[in-house]
Amino acid sequence: MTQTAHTSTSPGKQMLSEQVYAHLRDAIMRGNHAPRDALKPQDLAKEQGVSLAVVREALVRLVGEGLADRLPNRGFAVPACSDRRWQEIAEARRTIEPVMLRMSIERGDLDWESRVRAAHHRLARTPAYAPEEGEYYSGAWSEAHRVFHRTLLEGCGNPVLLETFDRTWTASELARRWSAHRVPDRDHADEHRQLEEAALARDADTAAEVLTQHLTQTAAGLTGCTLREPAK
Amino acid sequence: MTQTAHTSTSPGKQMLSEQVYAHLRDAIMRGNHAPRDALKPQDLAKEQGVSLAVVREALVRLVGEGLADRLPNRGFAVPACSDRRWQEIAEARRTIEPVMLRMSIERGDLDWESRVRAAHHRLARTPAYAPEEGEYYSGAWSEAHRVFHRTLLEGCGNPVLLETFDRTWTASELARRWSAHRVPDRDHADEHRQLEEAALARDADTAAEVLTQHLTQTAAGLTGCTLREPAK
DNA sequence: ATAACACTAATAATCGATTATTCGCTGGAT
DNA sequence: ATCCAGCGAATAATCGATTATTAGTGTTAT
Repeated sequence: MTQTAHTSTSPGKQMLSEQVYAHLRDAIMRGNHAPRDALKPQDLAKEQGVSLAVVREALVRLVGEGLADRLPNRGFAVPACSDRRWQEIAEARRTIEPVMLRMSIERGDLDWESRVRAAHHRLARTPAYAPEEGEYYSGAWSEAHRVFHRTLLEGCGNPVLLETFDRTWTASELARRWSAHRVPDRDHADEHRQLEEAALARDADTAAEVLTQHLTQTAAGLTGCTLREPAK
Repeated sequence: MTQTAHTSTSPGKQMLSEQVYAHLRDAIMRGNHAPRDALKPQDLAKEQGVSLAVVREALVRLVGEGLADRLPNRGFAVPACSDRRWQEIAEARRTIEPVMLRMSIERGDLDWESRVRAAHHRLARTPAYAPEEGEYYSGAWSEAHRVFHRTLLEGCGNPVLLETFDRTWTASELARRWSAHRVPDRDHADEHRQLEEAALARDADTAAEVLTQHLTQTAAGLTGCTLREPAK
């Protein structure tokens, strides 16, 4: 009854597992499930009207991306929050992204410059908080934020490095989602403006320094969210 | 009949899908299947005496690691060889690994030093080619090579960065597997000796420089293996 | 009273079969 | 002779049901 989605709302026809995967990923990233919560295939399958196999495939993919944990013979779960791991992710970003940014500034062409301008414009004009959308950053802002940072690095022209960025960004965002406080006195907008400015001025030293500071401050904002690590 | 592997040869009891995954991964890394070859679930399932589901799970995991391609509604295949992608992988390694090596040299403790010595000793004493094992590098040497490079970087103490290393190393090894020629005049042993020496002397500049050269030469050795990209 | 054991309920892992899609082939029309 | 339509086999994707493992609960022996 559900396998023929091509007749209903969905315009294109992708695989069932792809839809379920996207839905689950979004749910986890939006924080709909609490960390360490069990992801029961049966519930999810019934919930979305599909078979166990497709849910299972989606979960396996999520595990591969670090968006779910697998406990052998005990099923799947939302990844646990570990302060240490978040700091490691932040350090990895501080290690890699400034180097990528230097490559980007050295190699980026006119098209890159234009896309950086466009991405920054969108980010600057998007409100960070949406009143109706809960207490965290709005979905639109999060996406604009990601696109801005990614665009800055895209000038390097290396898809492998950009895949690495995507992975660490995702992990980083998952951490941010469960961050307790949001450091209200932080001026993201100015940091981003400085980044754009230095990048377009081809000032690699300044840009790398600003990015490092940006990432360091983000990591600092995450410390203290020692929620749910109750020994077990 | 096959689900109770705990009674037969296998000592521990892991999931079926884990064994199948490991077997398939090894087969691909060993080059048992040609690039662009179809990986048919039915054949693999019958071949290993398991159901389609477990093969499917293994293949999905492989795709997540870049060790298999997925063609929607057309199944799975061994990843195609693209010269450009290999150069991108090599550049990514040149971008990230020297920075990691610097961190490692700065932070590595006595245990790290000891493990570096051990890994280099094993690598230096392992023959690169095994007559009976085909025309390529021997399995034992490949593993010792990987362990040496990884151990060098493990001093950084950051698991996230090391995961990144693992991914790019795997991709790089897959490329090496299909490399046409093996640059016979290359002296790996000396490069590795220099690396060990500089690292243990805590000479970060020299070590990073040697590593960059090492990776550059490896990449150069891969150019020209433009096999099998027959338009399509 | 506590600790070890047995039993039961829940669910993870696996399987065999069904449905849907694609590829190759035959045959006819231009 | 070449190109397009329709048929048929192969196989990818999905499903429903079966088997095996785990966690929880209650019981009994010390």
